[in-house]
Amino acid sequence: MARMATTTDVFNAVAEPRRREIIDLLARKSGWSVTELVLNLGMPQPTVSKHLGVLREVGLVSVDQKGKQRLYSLQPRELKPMYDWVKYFEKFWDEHLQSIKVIAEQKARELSKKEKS
Amino acid sequence: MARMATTTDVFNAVAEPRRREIIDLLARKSGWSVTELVLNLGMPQPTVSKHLGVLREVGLVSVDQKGKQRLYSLQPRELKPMYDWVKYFEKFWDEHLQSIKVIAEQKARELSKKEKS
DNA sequence: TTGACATATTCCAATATGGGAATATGATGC
DNA sequence: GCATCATATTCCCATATTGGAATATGTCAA
Repeated sequence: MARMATTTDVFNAVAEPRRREIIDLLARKSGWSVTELVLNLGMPQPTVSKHLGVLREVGLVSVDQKGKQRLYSLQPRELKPMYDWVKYFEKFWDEHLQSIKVIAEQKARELSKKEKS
Repeated sequence: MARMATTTDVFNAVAEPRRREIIDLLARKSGWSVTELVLNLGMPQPTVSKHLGVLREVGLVSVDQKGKQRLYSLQPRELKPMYDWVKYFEKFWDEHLQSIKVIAEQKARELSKKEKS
């Protein structure tokens, strides 16, 4: 088997930097037409449409037809699983959380000492 | 051109679920031997070694030689860019941050009204 | 219907992947 | 040096990708 499809999950979809660029734009307002995205991104229209297709498949964007245009909006909640996964590691670089973690571990040690005695 | 290499950046390296499994394990303590990882993950040794190779290339893990063994440890700080990117979207699903955002926007509107008058 | 605009899809080539099996490299102790 | 344990690499295959160019589909208005 080969590499996992980009449409498998949000992690794979978002690994492509151009798709993150699109997401960043979409976060600023709702209802972007493809043309508007093309102008702001400086990518060819088919490229944008293809990336939007991937984002659509994983549910990261929704579409609204308005006349000839198709208005795209971000569905940010789909990013939550990724956020939740990576957030766990925050404590490893955040000094504040680090000290909280150290204190908690120390308390746990003290507690286990008490239990043993 | 084809898809971006898995070793291009953390986003690509981490898109593979087995590599996230490895990272999750490594987060629990420092200095895992490959054999230890193999036993805990239930994957063949070459598979684990190959995934570790990718993680090494992007700097997500470090290695320490100890006798015949190679002890792997997580370098969690490398996950920070991913965390920083996705954290931006937290406000879209976090009700608390959402209300803060709404209030801030309202204040901004009020301010701009005052300036106009 | 026809024309014009907006967007999506298809076809192509080059490339990288991940798993499995086999094998190579490395380090140790005797 | 040699046997052994620990880990890394190579080879092969099936598959999915991306960009570019061309083209198809869709929607409106006259």
